[in-house]
Amino acid sequence: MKTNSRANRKNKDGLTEKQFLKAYNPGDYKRPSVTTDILILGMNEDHSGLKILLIKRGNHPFIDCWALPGGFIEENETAYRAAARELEEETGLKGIYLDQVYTFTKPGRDPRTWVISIAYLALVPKLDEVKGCDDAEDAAWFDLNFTDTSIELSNDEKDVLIKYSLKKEAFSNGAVTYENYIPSLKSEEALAFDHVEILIEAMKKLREQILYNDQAFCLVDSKFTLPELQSAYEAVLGRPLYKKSFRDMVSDKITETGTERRSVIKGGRTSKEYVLKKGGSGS
Amino acid sequence: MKTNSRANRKNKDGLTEKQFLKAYNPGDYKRPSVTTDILILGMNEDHSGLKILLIKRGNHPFIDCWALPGGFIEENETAYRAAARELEEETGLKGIYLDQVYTFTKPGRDPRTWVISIAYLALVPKLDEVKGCDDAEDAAWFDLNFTDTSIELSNDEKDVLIKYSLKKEAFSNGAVTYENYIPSLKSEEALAFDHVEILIEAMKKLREQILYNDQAFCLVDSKFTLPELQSAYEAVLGRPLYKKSFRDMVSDKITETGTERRSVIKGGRTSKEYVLKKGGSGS
DNA sequence: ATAATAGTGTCTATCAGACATTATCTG
DNA sequence: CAGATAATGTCTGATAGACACTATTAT
Repeated sequence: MKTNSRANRKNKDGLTEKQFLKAYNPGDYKRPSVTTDILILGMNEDHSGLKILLIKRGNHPFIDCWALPGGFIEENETAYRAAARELEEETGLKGIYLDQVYTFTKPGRDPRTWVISIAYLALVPKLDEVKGCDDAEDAAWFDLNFTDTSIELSNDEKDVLIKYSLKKEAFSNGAVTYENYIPSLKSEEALAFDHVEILIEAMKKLREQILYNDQAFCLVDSKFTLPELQSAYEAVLGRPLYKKSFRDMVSDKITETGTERRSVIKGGRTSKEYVLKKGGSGS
Repeated sequence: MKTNSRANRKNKDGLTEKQFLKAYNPGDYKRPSVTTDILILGMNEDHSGLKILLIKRGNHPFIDCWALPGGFIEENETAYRAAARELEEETGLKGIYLDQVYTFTKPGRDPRTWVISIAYLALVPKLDEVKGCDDAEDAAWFDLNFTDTSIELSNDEKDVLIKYSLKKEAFSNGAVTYENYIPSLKSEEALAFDHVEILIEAMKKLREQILYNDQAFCLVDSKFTLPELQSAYEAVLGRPLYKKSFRDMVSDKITETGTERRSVIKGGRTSKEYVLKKGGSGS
């Protein structure tokens, strides 16, 4: 129906759209709280693996448990904005890769009340110091080890180890069957709420996408060496890549800066430095 | 922290978790309504393209506009359940492919009140008659034409044409740049709310996944011929596939039933019939 | 027979996997 | 020099794109 003719169109109660909206009563539908939870990932200091930012909860429920940072969505912002705001509060960083992963709605996932959570994934190029936030007692980067059979989150300084074993389970959706990871806790400490499941979904999605969507570039500095970039791919995928194939794959996405520098502390040849080619990463 | 020791752990107000939860007050945070919107796609009668199920709105806002079916999520169900329930109400079908696509949160996307929507994609193997639902004045299958430059939704019987032109726009997220489709309305009639954007996101995601996740099998009957399956791939991708390459690609996922039958009405050789190989579609 | 559709054969370009070799740096 | 790391060369096998050809059916 034409947009302009809709202005005078009356519904079965004889109301125009304007009148309807003025009289609209949100009604008694129960509404959930909606939060964002953010996976903030970065490479560790020596480019050997991933780190994830966790906060320690200072109140019930899951008091003293480590959890993904997150917060409520406010009425006049998008979920993306809410996630970006939380990300900046936690790390001070703006303009970072931030992407919606999945929305978690299982009843009872928060013992307080009905809460659904929109999960986001953020990728940061370096690990800055983190300051504990309002509701958090503490905040820290954890080493993340995600394999086909287990997830380990550890922080040696704080002597914390959180470990889940993973079992693959076939799962059928119409004619299609997927493999899902089913976690079971293997350590004294655990992640709060359903945050393991969020972590699993986010890692699965990132692994599926990284070879095509170039998110690895978000895990290194804007000027990077190929050994650095390769370890970003390898850390996400959890498997080694052949150097030559890797370099062939990225060769048309990068430009040399002209300078050379050291990728590692120990000996060996220096690496050429590159930047991402302008407009070269679009799929 | 150990799970059992947490039972006695008191927060800064001196409350255990049990006491805290009992006294918990959801507070004055404003909460959004949460709905699911579902893209229900199927192949048209002669396997030449996709159809999408739309309902005609019987009340404000967007009265008389065509819209995606959907409904509110209730407190003790997952969003998936809510979507499956709506799908069954609308089509009578159960056990259909149904997958979460994206969650839409833009303020003002519903003029009534704060509403966020979790979008789902459903793929049905055949088009049954649809019965208009409670809040809907009408329901019908529309031909869907989604190209790089436009979206057309049409129903000849009802003489409805909804058309948007698409412009590709680069969009930068951290170090990564994507291409997004920006729709602009080109017809008298329009889709309700932000449902064009939902349609665009769902089609983008389906196109990215179909070659790896085998969703095309959900668009054909459990017994299918290769011409039928190929047209399902082609309808989704919006481009022709080479017959031989296509057949090589799917050859290890299917088993012959032994029978042969006609894929089309008009002349030509009969096609062999296949079924999806058991456990053969897992990625 | 002819047109239309189903199904197969084969060549090429590309690319990931795999491994070897050369180049450069530190000590 | 040795040991370590960076960078490149080359072979193989799998696969998508491209096109040609054979097989079967309706009219």
